Amino acid sequence: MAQATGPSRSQPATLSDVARLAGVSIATASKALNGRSQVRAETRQRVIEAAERLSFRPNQVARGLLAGRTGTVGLLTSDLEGRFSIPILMGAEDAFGAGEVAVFLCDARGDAIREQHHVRALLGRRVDGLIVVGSRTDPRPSLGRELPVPVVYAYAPSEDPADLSIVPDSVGAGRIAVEHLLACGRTRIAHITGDPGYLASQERSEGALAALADAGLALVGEPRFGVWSEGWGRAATAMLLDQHPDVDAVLCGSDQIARGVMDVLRERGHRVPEEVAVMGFDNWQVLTSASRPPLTSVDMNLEQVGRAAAHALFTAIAGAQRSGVETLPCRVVIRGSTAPLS
Amino acid sequence: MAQATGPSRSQPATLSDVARLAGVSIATASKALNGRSQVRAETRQRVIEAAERLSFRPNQVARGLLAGRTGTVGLLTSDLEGRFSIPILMGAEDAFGAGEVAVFLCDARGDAIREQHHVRALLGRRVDGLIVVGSRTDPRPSLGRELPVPVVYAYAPSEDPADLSIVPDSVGAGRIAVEHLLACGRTRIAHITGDPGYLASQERSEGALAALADAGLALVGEPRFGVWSEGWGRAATAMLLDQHPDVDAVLCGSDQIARGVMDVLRERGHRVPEEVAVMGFDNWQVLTSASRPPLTSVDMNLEQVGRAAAHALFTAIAGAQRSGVETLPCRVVIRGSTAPLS
DNA sequence: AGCGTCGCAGAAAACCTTTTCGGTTTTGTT
DNA sequence: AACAAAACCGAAAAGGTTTTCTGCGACGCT
Repeated sequence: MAQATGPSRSQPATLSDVARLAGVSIATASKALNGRSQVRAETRQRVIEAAERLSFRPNQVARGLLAGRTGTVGLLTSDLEGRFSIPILMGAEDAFGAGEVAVFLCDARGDAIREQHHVRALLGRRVDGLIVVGSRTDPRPSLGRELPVPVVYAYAPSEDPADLSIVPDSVGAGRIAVEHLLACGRTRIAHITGDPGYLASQERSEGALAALADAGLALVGEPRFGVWSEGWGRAATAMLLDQHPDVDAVLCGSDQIARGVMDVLRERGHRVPEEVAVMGFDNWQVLTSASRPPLTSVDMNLEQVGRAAAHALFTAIAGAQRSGVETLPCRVVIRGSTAPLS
Repeated sequence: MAQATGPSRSQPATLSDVARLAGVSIATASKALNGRSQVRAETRQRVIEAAERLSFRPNQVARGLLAGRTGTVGLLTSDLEGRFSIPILMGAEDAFGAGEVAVFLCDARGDAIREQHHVRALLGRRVDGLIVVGSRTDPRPSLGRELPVPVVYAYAPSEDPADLSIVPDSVGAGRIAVEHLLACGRTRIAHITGDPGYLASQERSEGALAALADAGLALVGEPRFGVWSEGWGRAATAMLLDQHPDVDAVLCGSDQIARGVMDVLRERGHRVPEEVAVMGFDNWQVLTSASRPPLTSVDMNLEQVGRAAAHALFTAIAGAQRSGVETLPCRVVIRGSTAPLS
């Protein structure tokens, strides 16, 4: 199984190899390949063919050293495991990939020491900028103002207003969720949500209550905070039905909670969506599409957040640094668990 | 909100800055900081203090250019969205992070063209090696033997046996699953699994059948292939109970299927685990811990796969290239859905 | 005193590319 | 044919670091 001899691993061709083969100087070869104008068409052709023959790829390391910009950025996540980082990361990778920028991935695993270590390593590699991705929307400590490269915070905003942060609009998310339920003709809406220590749950509730107030309505009972789990969804629903059997919609703080809610509703014989509409947050595919019926949910557009952060970093690298917290809208994805009251 | 003036963005200190401040030559400064021996202790101290004062970080780009090794690797995933890539990626990132190696993340999104493009870009950046992470365990085309750097395939093995691939032991996974059920005293075991077009489902079944045969038993009915969804789990369970109401265990091809199975079992009044034990595969936390009771599942140790791939790449870069497909064992994580038959 | 040795510091080359600038050839014009 | 202008090519520097090699002073030994 183990064999000592790998493939030949010949060194990649360099520009001077190309120049030698084409019979020109290094300078001319460079100009020919980069489309600079001071090269005769016929010479350029010869160089291009030589480069082709040697399958020459310019050494980006040397180029970076010379230019002072490496065309790389650091993506610093605090928690890869959590499912929120991934779409953001995908969006950022997508936005950069198109622009010929390469992304260093670092996972600090929620540890400030490790984060600091990664920042130093990335700066040593002369990244052109950093994106810091948090695992929740609560503000987090800034990396500091003295960094030699621009930084954009995504999902978790920086505590320092001088930094630029891109976050989903959690208040707006709560608002559009309720507006959708109202549009379905629901008026007796309950709210079961997660850990009150999360800013996300607070803001979503706030938006939901505001939208209800705008419509001259109030929640059925108080918002029920708990934990982000199906178990809590089940327990809270049992209590809710005991106290308010006439509820016609439940707005849940997450898709997990919503699944628990729907399970208990079904077990107790309440039909969804005919009698009770159910909505979740996060639009987590594996949960929304597997539930019965499929779950209407609010999508935070996290890929969009990632793309926007990448774009903002791009312009910051170009010199136009913004600051403050910028929010991006969320969207309702309608599935079978909500429908107009017939 | 937008402000044109960013922070000062002073250029990072260079080695010659340090040398000047310490009153020595660049060469001496380099030697002092790198612990080479040809420097007087007192001089070394002076250089170190100067570096400290300027918060000097050696430019890894320049270092990489000179050394011919950049201390970077490319991590090429075919599908970041899929949940299998992430743990592998975490394991690899973890293994490399400790070794001062930085990871370029590229997501090809299942597109061969994009993959090729990323490979070229990574080679242009002179990565020292590549890890290719697939989204399923079916063999995939090799990147080719002519690459200038070593490559390790993780999860999805390369079709070329000259390449090195690290994959979970799916056959063994099926085997240990059945062995666990047998240890629980179950003898009438059914098998509901996913898409037969996936090698994973075939191999898990194969292992399961082999373990049963070793015990002188056979499956209850044939393996039931379908799709990787809760819906299929529910449908298949309904059929299964109609045909074989005396089943005492169901081995499911994934946690999603298992959840569907358990839902129908509960709805039909079969108690889990007292009457019927249920097992899944993948050990997907959000599903296993939310189900009632919590689901016993086979974990593929994907972080381990990632770490092993990183380690193998490391040794390959050092010159000891292995080849072939190496499998890593899976493990049973026991939760409430399986228990000894009383 | 002369010689070899040792310890320490510095000059310079190397890594690969881009760009500037000077030099040479060609073209066009009279 | 002579000259100006344009077109083309190459030498060299720059970017930051490591390493090798040379040089220099001090020290020990005969």
